[in-house]
Amino acid sequence: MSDASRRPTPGIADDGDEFHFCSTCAFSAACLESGYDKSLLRDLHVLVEHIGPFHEGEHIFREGDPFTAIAAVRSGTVKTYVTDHEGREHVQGFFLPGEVIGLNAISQARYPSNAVALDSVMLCRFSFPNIAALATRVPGLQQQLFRLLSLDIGKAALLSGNFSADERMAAFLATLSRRYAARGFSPNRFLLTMTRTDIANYLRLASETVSRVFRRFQDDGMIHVERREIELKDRKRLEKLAEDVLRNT
Amino acid sequence: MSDASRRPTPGIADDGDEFHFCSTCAFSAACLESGYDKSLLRDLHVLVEHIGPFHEGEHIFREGDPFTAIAAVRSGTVKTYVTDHEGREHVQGFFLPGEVIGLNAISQARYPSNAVALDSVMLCRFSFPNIAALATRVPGLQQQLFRLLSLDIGKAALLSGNFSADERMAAFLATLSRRYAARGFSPNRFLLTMTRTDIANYLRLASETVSRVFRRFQDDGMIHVERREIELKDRKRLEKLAEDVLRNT
DNA sequence: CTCGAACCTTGATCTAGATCAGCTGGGTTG
DNA sequence: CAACCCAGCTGATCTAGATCAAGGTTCGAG
Repeated sequence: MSDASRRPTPGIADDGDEFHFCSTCAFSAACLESGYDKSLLRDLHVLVEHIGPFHEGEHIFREGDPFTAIAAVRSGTVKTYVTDHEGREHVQGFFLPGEVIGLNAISQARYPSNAVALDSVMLCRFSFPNIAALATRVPGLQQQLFRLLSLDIGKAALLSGNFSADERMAAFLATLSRRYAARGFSPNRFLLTMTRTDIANYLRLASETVSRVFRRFQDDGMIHVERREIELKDRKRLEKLAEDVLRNT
Repeated sequence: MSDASRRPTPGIADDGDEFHFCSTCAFSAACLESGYDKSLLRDLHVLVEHIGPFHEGEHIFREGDPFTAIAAVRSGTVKTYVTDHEGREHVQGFFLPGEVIGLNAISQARYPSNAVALDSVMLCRFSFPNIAALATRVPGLQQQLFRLLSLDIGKAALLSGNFSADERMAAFLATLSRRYAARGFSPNRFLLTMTRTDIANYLRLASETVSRVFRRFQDDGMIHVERREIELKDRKRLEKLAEDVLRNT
């Protein structure tokens, strides 16, 4: 958190022995474990740029913007989406702390979707050309990038399956739970930072259906929802419902 | 095609000046344009292994198999799919010549799905550890791998949108057309190498719906289908129908 | 050649989930 | 404080596409 308040000057590296590197960033581990030397660290430091806060509703990038950087979420939630020419919004993903946005922009050199902050968002920004160049020297980093990219293919494939509203809602809650847990938050109680409509547009449902499934899950004693607060009261059963959707996660 | 019949001995490199490298492989361009020297070529040659033919219905890998290699399709069509525990088959993709399978296996070190040949299939197999290692020395190759991975994220996202049966069918035909065209085949006439049921499981439809949409598209004069042969008679209109689905392709 | 099996088509009916409509309650504005 | 707004909830109705049922066609095996 001390890191978060520190807005570094991009391009200027620390020279001291003690090196401040963003602890939430998905890359730090890969880099640090590579037996780093001084020069490597300087490269890294030039590479990373802490940006934000973005406030609720503020856009981080927009569809068509030239792609220059990927970013790891440090805090808050980011939603990515596109709007088709009939005005329907298609939500592609929600990104929690520790997760990386912008990976799908590499192939086109443009961001293929919009990214908007759902609450107050802090980011770690990585110039992509630079991190790619660095990756040629740090195999662990290259490996990590491949892993992240591959992971996102799998994530996208989840949604594409042919599942019922119940299965998809259960899977949505179960992954949120897992992802929060992985970051040290409670897996049983968390805040839904997105609206029902966002969830609906993500899961290809109507927002009314999201409401109804929430209600039904609650009447069944699986969850307790109140406004944006949710408690998972029977994670076992949720995971069971979701297992076909999440088979490879 | 002369390449196809040539089953190279893996691990043994040519020494002659003239170097046989698979022309359909997605990596050849990246490697060749990198101002290759002798030693690089030897590495490449060790790396690549031409395998096949796989016959219709033969599996190339199965869900859970340890991941060792990615593969570029040289000829034929590969279908990837998973089966959930209610027996429903979820088709994740069809891979035409020039396209690469196995990229989504990197993150788990296991193939997350099954891959089966839909007709007679020849492959170019690349040991992943080796190609990744080579990529640290050949930036163009690393770039190409990133691009391919990123592309697949986008592809997977297509399916996940909330679109009508017509839109998805049109998008399916339009991408097939584009992909065949990119490989020098006719964009207007090609063979559907997959069954109606495969298409249905890919597009989250019932096979009956696939039949009916084909029929309707044909009655509208947009296509002509007969068994597995299809002719696109009004690609403009198809693309128009598909544009929301394909916005970023 | 017949037989059988897989694939495909077409029609009739059903249903999960969308759409439409109205209401509620908390939060913000003036 | 009232007035309003927007997210969310719930009930009533509608519909795209699934499911069920019944042929038809192609093709390989015997």
